[in-house]
Amino acid sequence: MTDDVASLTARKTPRQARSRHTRDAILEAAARIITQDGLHRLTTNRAAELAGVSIGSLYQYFPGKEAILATLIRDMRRDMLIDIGAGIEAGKELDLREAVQALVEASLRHHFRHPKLTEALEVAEAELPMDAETQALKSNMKVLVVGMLEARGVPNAEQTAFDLIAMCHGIVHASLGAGHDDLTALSARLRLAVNGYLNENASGQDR
Amino acid sequence: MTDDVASLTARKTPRQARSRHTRDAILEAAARIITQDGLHRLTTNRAAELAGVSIGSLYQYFPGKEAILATLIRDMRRDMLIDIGAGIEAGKELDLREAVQALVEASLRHHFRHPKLTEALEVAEAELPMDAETQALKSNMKVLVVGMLEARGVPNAEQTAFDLIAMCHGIVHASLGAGHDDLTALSARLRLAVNGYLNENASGQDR
DNA sequence: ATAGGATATGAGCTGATGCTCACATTCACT
DNA sequence: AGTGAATGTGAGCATCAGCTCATATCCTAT
Repeated sequence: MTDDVASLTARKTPRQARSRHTRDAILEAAARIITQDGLHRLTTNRAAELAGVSIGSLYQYFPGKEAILATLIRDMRRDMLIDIGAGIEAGKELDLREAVQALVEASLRHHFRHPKLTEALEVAEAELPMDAETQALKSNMKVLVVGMLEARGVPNAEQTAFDLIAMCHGIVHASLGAGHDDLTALSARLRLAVNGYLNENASGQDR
Repeated sequence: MTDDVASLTARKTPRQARSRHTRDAILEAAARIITQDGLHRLTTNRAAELAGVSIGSLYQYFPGKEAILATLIRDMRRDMLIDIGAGIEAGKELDLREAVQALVEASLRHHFRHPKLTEALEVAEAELPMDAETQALKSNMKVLVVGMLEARGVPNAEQTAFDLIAMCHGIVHASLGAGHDDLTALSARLRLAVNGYLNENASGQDR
């Protein structure tokens, strides 16, 4: 198997404007296919066709289908890191609960920009080897969140961050799957879950 | 597209012992492929080969690949309903928190019997139309859980059940993905999350 | 023992998918 | 205008997945 990261990185870097346009068109087409028809409907031929580009051009910029996915994932993680950073920045003067809520809302907004695409890419990510940049991006996010918790004296910050993220993710995922897309209601329920966990966590610490 | 439930139900019901064995061998082979190599590596040819059965036999019992998946999903949901029932039964004399914990542990045990397979089937389920029995099984589970909460005076039982399940699911999923497989530790963290949510939920009700 | 249904076989068809390559076009630069 | 590099093209190959069907074998019941 070609479980190699080399097969996930771009083949050629665009030097002219038109080639950048070609590359972008391919990525956009791929994203659209995933959003509208699902991950398993993404094929190189379809992506090239929808992008209005020949299949040969696609293979100039991507060594294969997985590389396209890896690029989309990387782009998503980049956006996400920005959103997370903004969320932490927004809550930097606030106390624990409000700061966490600001963070939750920031990531909610991120997720809701392209719900289907984001979910699909997360599934894909689990089955693909991760390139260095994506790994770094995720690591940075973790550092940001853990740091935010630690700065507010949360015990067991690593574990707490992990669980809070996983919990929220679970609720958001299930809600989207069930067709609930009321962002405000969702946000309120996440607050419930998050505050509850933080309270329990703190009271466990006291004893 | 053949988004029809008919294409998910068995083609022929075994009447002799050897045919039942054939059918079971196919299902076991499919489960093994999914567990070891992942969902996308499941093909009808491979399943037949691993089952030690000809491809023609496979198509005597299943109209297609999706039908195999649907059967595995149905079987899993059947087991799950049994486990959920047992969990509720185990906690029937206990108060809210202990009863919920008993339920959580029952489903944890279920999940941990075949972690990879269970996760993969849940992914598959999201992309397949659901046959009547699977739908009924899931509905029954919901009734059980909601009933258990209502019997203990939990407000907003539907929503609460939904969120608790989604939260736990999220944490379990993330933990498995990260390679954590310490059932005891996981159980403790789920208790934290669940109790926290229940506390918040109750205090919100008071006001 | 035998007839007829149940079960099993696997060569091979159909179409889709990933991908290559020889060739054509466009661009940047002189 | 001319040249080489960058970019674009798409016919078509190899592979593989899903699936059928003509044929063979086995089982049950009389």
